[in-house]
Amino acid sequence: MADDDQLSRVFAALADPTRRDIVARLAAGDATVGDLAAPYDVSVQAVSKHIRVLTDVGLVSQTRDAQRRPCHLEADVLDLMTAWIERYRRQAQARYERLDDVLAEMGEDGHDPRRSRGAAS
Amino acid sequence: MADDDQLSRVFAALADPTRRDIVARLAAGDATVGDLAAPYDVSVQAVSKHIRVLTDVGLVSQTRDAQRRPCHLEADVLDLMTAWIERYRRQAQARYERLDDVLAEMGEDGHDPRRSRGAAS
DNA sequence: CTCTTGCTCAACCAACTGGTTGAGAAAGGA
DNA sequence: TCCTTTCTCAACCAGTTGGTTGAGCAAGAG
Repeated sequence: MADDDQLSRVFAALADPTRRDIVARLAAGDATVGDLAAPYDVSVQAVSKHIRVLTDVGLVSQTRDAQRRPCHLEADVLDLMTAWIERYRRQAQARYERLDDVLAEMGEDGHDPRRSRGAAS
Repeated sequence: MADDDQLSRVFAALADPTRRDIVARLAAGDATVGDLAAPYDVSVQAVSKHIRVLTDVGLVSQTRDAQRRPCHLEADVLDLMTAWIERYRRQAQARYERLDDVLAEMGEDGHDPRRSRGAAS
């Protein structure tokens, strides 16, 4: 379950508003650490740490340009989250849409569907 | 914006593998705290705390059934995350595809050189 | 070479998190 | 009525996190 750990770390990385903002700005184009740090009211070191977290989870990659470290968004990792979220959202929605059928069946014998059964797909 | 804080808390809530698993299981159907706690190797109180976090961010709602507290997945909140993620993933991908266009056009004929690097603000 | 710029590393600190145990509330069953 | 089940609250503890400052490395500029 290395994937599980990866997912946890990506969710945790994006739980911070500063890091989410960094990702949002990198979606518009690559930027150096200094560029990214400029708008925030914290030290450059703090932003550097944020970028470190983002690179650790694979959301951002860094190259070299003289003293500068341009940051680049690796958008593929975002698909990992979307895949997880959409899977269960769809599953829940499908169950919701089947509610009419369930209610109809409950009408005949009062079957109680409390205990969760095996996963669908 | 208040939405920002909500988003941070939902991401943080799903950064925990146990809570993600709870959400996954609730997608298959409602369950009580005891049902949800059963498979895990932690105390019921710990699971109760996890559920508290999920309800605080609006991912889960709880009703009453005698002593039991059936939990229900509120899948709408998941859309909030998907919206955020997809927005920037698409933006990054669009930029990426535009870069391919530029490179392709540069290879065929020297057309309008669009910016491949958008400086952030 | 020295100076400046751009960034990271290291140590430290306050706040938060996920776990524990113990106590207790709420509601049905004996 | 008292007992049992189900769940939450409170206090506490260890580990993590986001911030700070200070030092230091890498590379172009003078």
